Amino acid sequence: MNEQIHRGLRAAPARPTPTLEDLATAAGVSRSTASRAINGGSRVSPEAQAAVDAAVLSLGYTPNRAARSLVTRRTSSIALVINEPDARVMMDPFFAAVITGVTEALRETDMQLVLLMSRAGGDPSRTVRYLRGGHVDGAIVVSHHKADGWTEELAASGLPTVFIGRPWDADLGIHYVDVDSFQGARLAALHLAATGRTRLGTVTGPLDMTASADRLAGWHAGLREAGLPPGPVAHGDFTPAGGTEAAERLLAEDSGLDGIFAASDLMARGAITAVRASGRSVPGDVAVVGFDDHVSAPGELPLTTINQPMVEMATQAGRLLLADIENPGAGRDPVIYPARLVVRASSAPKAE
Amino acid sequence: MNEQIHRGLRAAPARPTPTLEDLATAAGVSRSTASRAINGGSRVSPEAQAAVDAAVLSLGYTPNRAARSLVTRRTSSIALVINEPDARVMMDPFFAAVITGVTEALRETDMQLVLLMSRAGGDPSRTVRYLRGGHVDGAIVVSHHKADGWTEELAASGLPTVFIGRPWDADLGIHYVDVDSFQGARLAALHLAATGRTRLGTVTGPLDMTASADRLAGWHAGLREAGLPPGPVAHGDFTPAGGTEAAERLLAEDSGLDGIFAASDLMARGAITAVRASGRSVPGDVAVVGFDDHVSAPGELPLTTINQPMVEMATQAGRLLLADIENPGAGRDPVIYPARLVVRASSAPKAE
DNA sequence: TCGATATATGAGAGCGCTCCCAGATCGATC
DNA sequence: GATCGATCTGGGAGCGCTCTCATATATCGA
Repeated sequence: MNEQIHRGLRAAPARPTPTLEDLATAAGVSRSTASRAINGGSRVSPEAQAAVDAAVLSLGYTPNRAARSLVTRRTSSIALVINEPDARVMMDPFFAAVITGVTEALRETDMQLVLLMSRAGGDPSRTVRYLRGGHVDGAIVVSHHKADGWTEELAASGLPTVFIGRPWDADLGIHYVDVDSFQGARLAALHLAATGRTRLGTVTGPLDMTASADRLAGWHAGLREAGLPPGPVAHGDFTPAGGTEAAERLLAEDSGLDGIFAASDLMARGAITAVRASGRSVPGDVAVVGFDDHVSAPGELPLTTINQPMVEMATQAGRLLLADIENPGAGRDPVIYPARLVVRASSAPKAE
Repeated sequence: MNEQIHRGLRAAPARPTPTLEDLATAAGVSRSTASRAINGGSRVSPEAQAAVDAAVLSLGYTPNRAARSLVTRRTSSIALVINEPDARVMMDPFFAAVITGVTEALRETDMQLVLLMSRAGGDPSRTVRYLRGGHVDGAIVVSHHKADGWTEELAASGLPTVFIGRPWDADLGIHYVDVDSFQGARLAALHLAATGRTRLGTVTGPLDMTASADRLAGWHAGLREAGLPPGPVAHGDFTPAGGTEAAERLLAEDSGLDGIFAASDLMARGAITAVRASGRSVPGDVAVVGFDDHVSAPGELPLTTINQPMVEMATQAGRLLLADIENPGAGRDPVIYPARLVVRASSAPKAE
């Protein structure tokens, strides 16, 4: 029955796709010459090239990717691995930026982007199997968690891979692109201190991600540098709601808190909500600093934040990956983008 | 040089991928039997099946997709075509919902999602060529514009395709999933009228999209039904900023406006900004109704809106596509989801 | 004019897989 | 006990392409 369907499909294609053989015949050359002409035509006479080019146009020829892939062992596609069990995180502008940036890097290429989302409840090893199975030429991994575990496996498989955000086990020689989270958080602490805030707390991201860990470390380093105590720490999950809850905990821990650094803009927004809900004002009573520098919606309180060039980072990751695919094994240093403090209204000096 | 690289790659794979032949040998059966066992094992003895299963595990065998695809003419991947020149629209939660929903539909399948973004400045026919080139088994098209033009071409190519949002030329028999935009907009108009608003304007989406056109038509129908004049119309682009600008134009046109229907939540948020910036209050002076029913950030004014089950629609589109791939040519009716009015604070009755 | 080199071409093998077909094995039936 | 069907198996062809290799032709110096 199933076979019937298959055969039916095969027997009656709307318009049989021309093969290289057809192309060659139409151009009056051999399959070999046609192939060469298609692939950047080295060792092809101008006449043959022209004939093939014309035939391509008139036949509407497209090379069969599967056949090509079978022999070249290249698939002309890369995977974007998004390892988040919770579908909600797709809402994070971060992913939009990543997709935009990677797409940009692939622009002049014939590479295609395969979206590989770890599905909640799905087989976790499925992703690795797919990646190791030779279905893609490389992978870009975002949102990597400590417990993912397959970092080593991936590194061992030899599949060209670039992480966006430093992976745990970065010492495995894995390529990655990152923002200087430590410095960014440090700058946030110094900035809050410089504006006269003294009782500071932070909302972290999930600590199983290096970005969160680095930001917490940088935050503490900055506080130390400013001569301030570590202050309360609450863990969020990079969502606005998580930011709100965490900020509530912060305020409960120290009711005299006058500054909050959230490890993402989304959480900072949530923190502002919590602060206001508690009857305090931003920045009057509590200054808030975020991390990311998303464009804020009009009407929202302009947010002091740490800028990270997300789209550019993603583009860079794409380029690194392409380079690594082209020339595998070349040691490539991580690309770390500087974090830049952007001062806006949410951290205006205390109005005293 | 390049060949050198290829050969190098081929000569020294980290761990040579086992082929079906290897599998068969390890299992002590023929290639044919191994193949049958892999593919759902009809006409395979339990012993052979078990032997193959064991060999798969011990060898870590994964079928070579290219080879399989070459003969079956199936690629086990579908394209998600996002046809937006402007990268910013990726920020729209709509796309997050689409990706989430489609991923959900593909869950138990071995289908992969290929992201096909039309790139600003890129060759517009590239998308069609790719789709027609047999690189995917089907396509889901979102964000379809009137000028895209390739709807007919796609329909003619016979590639299983499902649109999310009714396409222009829906009479070509193209499958699609949509929300009842007309009814939704009509409900918005009736609701605003019922709460005592009489001077109503609307912010539309780009009118080269059916969703925008339908919502405008439904809006006007609702107004007529309520015995109200058509009122001012301003065109937005589904972004908050566009909503703000459009609302400003609306207020300029009728300074006594007391209700605005925006064709998306994002634009409704922008409209609220504009209303407030003009010194008016929401909903005190002007009621605002959106369309989409996105989750709103905490702290934002709860928005009266038209609910559309986006994730479910995307999942449905995925299922429809899978069905169409499995059993091509079967006429399938469009699936239209009802639009549901969700009343919240932004359209509370006029405080007079 | 003749070899030597460079350049262009086509024949053929084979990538890993599915599927057709023919043969083998086994009970059940006459 | 021979015949039949049902079930299972392996051989072999071939999907469309790239790439090696041998051959054909053009280019040059001697």
